[in-house]
Amino acid sequence: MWKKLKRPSIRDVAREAGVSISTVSSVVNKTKFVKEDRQKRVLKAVKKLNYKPNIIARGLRTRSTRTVGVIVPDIAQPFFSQVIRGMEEVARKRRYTLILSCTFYDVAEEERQMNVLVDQFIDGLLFFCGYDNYSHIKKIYNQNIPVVVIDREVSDPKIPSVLIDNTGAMEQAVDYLCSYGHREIGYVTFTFENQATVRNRYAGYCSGLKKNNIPHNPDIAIIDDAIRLNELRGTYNIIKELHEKRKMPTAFTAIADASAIGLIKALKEAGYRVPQDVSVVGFNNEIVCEFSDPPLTTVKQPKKLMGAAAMNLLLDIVEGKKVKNKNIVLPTNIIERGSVAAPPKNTKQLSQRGFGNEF
Amino acid sequence: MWKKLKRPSIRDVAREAGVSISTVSSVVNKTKFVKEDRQKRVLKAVKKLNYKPNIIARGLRTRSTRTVGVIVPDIAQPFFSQVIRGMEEVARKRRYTLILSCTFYDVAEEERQMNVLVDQFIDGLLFFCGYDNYSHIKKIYNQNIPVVVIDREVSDPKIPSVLIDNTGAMEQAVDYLCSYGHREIGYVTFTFENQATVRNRYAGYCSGLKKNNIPHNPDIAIIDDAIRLNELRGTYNIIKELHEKRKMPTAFTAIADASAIGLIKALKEAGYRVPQDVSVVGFNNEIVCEFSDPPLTTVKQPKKLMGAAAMNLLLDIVEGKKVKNKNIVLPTNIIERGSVAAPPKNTKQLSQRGFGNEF
DNA sequence: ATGAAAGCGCTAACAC
DNA sequence: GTGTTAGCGCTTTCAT
Repeated sequence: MWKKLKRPSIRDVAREAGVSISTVSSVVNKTKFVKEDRQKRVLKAVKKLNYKPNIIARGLRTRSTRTVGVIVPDIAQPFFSQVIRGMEEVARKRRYTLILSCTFYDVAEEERQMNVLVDQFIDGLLFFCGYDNYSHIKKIYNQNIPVVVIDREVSDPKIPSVLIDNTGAMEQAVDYLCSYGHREIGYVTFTFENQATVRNRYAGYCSGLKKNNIPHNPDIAIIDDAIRLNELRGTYNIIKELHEKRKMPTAFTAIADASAIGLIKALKEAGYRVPQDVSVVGFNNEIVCEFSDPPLTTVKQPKKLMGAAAMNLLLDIVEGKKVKNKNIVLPTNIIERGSVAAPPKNTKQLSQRGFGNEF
Repeated sequence: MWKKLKRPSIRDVAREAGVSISTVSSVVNKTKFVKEDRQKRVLKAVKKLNYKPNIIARGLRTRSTRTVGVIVPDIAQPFFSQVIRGMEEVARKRRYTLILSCTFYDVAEEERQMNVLVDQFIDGLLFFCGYDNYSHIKKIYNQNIPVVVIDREVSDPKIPSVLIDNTGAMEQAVDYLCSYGHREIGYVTFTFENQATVRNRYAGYCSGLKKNNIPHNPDIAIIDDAIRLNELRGTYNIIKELHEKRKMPTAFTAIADASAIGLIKALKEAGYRVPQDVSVVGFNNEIVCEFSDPPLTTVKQPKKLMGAAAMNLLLDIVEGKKVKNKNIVLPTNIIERGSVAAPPKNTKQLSQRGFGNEF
């Protein structure tokens, strides 16, 4: 086992400065008034010995580590990492350290990680849940450990949360498409038994249609896990079927940007032009939107802001501040790029466009 | 200030089991042999009280927190988050916790963060450096704190590192293009006064040419920060100039995938077809490669493996294991997608293709 | 094999 | 104002 070099302790500083350790503590933590000259002596000793208080020891006394845990399904997904960036900035500003744990969408792992963090370190916990299972969160909430849930609607409003109005946001997307004159609007999503976010976006699609007096057409509301897996082949088959049935809508909304881009690819392969023949809008405003061809018009979630808001909320709770609103809902908006246009004049003609290229 | 509920301590367990605290400690840590029956009593008490040893207190004694710090320029960049994922898995397997710090490419911040981590918590440090400045790393290396540097070539081979052979990898890319018959191979990169990685890739481009007996042509080796900023406009202007000078090569290699995709966009806007008129190969194999049109052929870095290797190396050092090789170089390979083809037959004709579309 | 006790470095209550 | 001292919960001698 490797050994750390011994670092100067508060005792060493006290000896060097010729004062007591509590005086040193008072100076270092600015917690009591200490006379000018002794203060200076302490500071000089601190500098000379390069003294840094040992956080571990301090934590043992104060029962606070100034550390918060973040549990996230997958750090490598741009959406999450952007949100985390927002958290990071706030944490630093407020002088907290951040511990990250990935669960890779495994609920058991979620609970295990949570316990590791809670049992040992953290002052508070920030939680991205993979799925709609909150029993473990309730458990630690009841243990009186500060928790904030992000991007998921928890049934219990006692549990602090930060999210967007997924339903409203998707409604927004449908509205946007309608404003271009679209009346045949499809939707692609993966299945959603246990993810409220995904479910609510679908609900938003439906209510958006209703709001615009468009009947819901199940043929073009596609719920398929080929979308989740971002399987081009699968997406292509879906498009092909729609084409053959002559059911191709003039526009699509999608559960996420990656799905939308997969859809565009399939559409292009099938001989449709985007947006001239079919418009597409994504969801999330991830970086890939810029790289797609055409660039993807999408619904933006304020990712950094979400992270920042969640962290501020959590730290306010940790520090015992009064919080007025513990269930924050953040606004979304449409980012216009190049994947939406008015529907083509002659829809008949559209549906006869060739299925030219092989996939 | 919010207060944690008091958790059972080793004393509570000892009392409950009717043994001494050192017996409890021995049982919990399996560090000494304890008689069957007393062992059972302890275990029962542990379960009954739901006792978890307090890591902070333990750390105070043992001077080890089983925590390692990771310093990274930007967690939201896919390259980094993928590598981190590899680290994460190994850390978990070896029962360490991971603390992440972002520096946003700020060298001062790099040093500050490092100090925060070192002074207070960690058993070891994993370092992605933004730039070629290693003075701070040497400093903590000399303090005998385990450090591993990732993805950067440190001049001092004493400092453990994990990286790829950037020079060789870019040479590989040039070779690959040559195997298709290309002889006019351009390169796009941003400037590289202080990033060895970037510099070495350029060196690889040059040596790749030399190896294939192709003279270096400065007109098509483009070093411009429009590339770094991923400014489409700037990239487009570069392409335009090349076009007007009739100097368009038949292929390009790029410092990174994003740059390559920007290049493709500019090329397409300028009326060139990729890969029929111009081939492009990227670097990194990021997810965007799949989303670009055409999908981007690129040089793959083994990202997860890098993370895993670095973490294993670090923990071996932390735990005082013998390590045979403290400077690990990982292999790269070409991922073939759709952005490379043989050069067009008639280069003259190519250079006369119209500059049709406005940007 | 077990337990008593020292002490890791710090904060905070209390005495001066 | 300043110093003394009692722990925080744990590991680790050192007796027994």
